[in-house]
Amino acid sequence: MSTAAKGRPKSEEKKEAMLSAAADLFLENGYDGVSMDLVADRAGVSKQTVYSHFGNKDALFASCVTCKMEEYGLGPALLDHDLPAREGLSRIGQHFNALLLSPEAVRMKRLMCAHAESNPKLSELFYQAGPAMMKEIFADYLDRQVARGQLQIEDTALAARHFLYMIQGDAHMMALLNISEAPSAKETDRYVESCVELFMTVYGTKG
Amino acid sequence: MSTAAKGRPKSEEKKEAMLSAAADLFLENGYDGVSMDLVADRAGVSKQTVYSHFGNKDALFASCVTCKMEEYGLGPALLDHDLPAREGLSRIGQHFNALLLSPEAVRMKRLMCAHAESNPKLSELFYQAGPAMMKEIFADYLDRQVARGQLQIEDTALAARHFLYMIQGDAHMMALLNISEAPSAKETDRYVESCVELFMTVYGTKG
DNA sequence: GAATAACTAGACTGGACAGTCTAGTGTGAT
DNA sequence: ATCACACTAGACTGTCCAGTCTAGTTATTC
Repeated sequence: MSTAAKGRPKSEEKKEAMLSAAADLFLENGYDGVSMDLVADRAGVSKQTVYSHFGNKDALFASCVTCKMEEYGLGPALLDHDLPAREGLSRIGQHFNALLLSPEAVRMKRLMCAHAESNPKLSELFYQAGPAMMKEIFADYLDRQVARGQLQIEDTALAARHFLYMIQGDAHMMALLNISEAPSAKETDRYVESCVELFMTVYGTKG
Repeated sequence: MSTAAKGRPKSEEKKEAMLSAAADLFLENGYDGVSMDLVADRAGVSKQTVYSHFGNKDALFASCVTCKMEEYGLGPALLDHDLPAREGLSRIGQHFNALLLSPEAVRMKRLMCAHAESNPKLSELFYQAGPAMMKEIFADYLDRQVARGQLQIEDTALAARHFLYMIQGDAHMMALLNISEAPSAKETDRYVESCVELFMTVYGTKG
C-alpha cells in the first residue's frame, strides 16, 4: 500500500522556490502588499503552479510562516554551560539581542503582530517557536547554573523572563517601530551588559 | 485682517465623527481592512465629505493616529511621589501594565508595527508619545525618589529602561500576538510585583 | 436674498488582484 | 508508447476600492 504516484510528481524544487520567494516578499511587503502573480514571477513559475501547490493565498502564507519557524528551530542550544555565569549570560544576552534585531526577525514579528487578530494560529506558532522556546532554553540554562552553584535562583522560569524581557529594551522597540535614530550596536551592547550586571546582583552567588 | 470665512464653514462635529469612526475601524481592521466608503457610512457622512476634510486615505490615517496620540498625552503624571518607593513602583508598574494590555493600546501597537516600514513618521510619533514619554516620566520619578533617599541609582534613565521593559514581559508579548491562554490578571500582577522586588533589591537604599 | 461653500447621494473610472479556465507542452511511471 | 499529471502562458471573471464627478440641497455670511 505504497503511495500511488502516477504521472509526473510535483517538483520539490519549484515548491521551495515558491516558498522562498513568497517568504521574502511577505516579509518585505506584508501580506496585502504581495500578489500571487508577483510570487509566481519571482519564483520563476506560473501562477497556476502556485495554486496547485498551495491552494490559495492564505495557505501559502501559512506555509511560509511554518517553514520559517522550522528554520528558526534549528539553532537553539549553542550555549556554553561551562563558562562563569556572568560571561555566559553576557554571551547569551548579546546573541539573543542580535537575533532579535536582525531585519528578518523584526519583519517577522511585525508581520505576526499585524495578523495576530485575523490569524491567531500563525502568531501562536511564532510565539511557541520564538519567545516561548527561548524562554525554555534559557530557563534550562539557568537551572544548570544553579546546579553548578554559579547562581542562586528560586524560580528559574521567572528569572528567565526577567532577563529576556529586560534585555530587549529600547533597541527592540525602536527596531520594531523603524525609528530612525536607533541606538548604536555599542550602546545596545552596553545596555545588555548593564542587564547582566543587574541580574548578577540579584541572582549571583555571593563570593 | 480676520480670517475670510465666506460661505458655510466645515463642520467640526462631522470631522470628529469621521476621525472617531475611522480610528475605530483602523484599530479594528487595519489599514487595508478599511474602505473609505465604510468610514463615510460609519460616520454618517458622505464619502465626498471625507475627501474634502482629509484629502486621501493616507492623510485620514495619519490624522487618526495623531489624534489618538494627543489623547494618550493627556493622562501622564498621576504619580504619587510621596509613597514609599516600593509601593510607588508597584502602583506605577501595575498601572503601566494595565495600560499596555488594554485592547486599544495593543491594537495601536500592532497597527504601528505593521506600517512602520511604509510609514515611519507615524510609528515615530507613536514612539515619542508612548514609550519615550513613559520612559521620561518614569526617569523623573526615579530622580525624585533618589533625591528623597528612597532609591540609590546612578543612571536613572538606564534604570527606567530596566524597569519598564522588564515589566512588560510575557503578558505584553502574548497580548500583541493574540495568544489564547494569556496569563491571568493575577499572574500578571504577581509578575509585576516580582519585578518591583528585583528592582528594589538592586536599587533600594539599604535599611 | 444673493453669493459662497459644505454637504448628500449615487454614478462612474481605472486599476489591482484572487482565483479560474483553456489549450498546449513537458515529464515521469508503467 | 501511453497514461496521468505537472507545468506554462496568458486570457478571463468578478470583486473591491481609491478617488472623481455630477446634480441637487443646505447652511452661513454679507
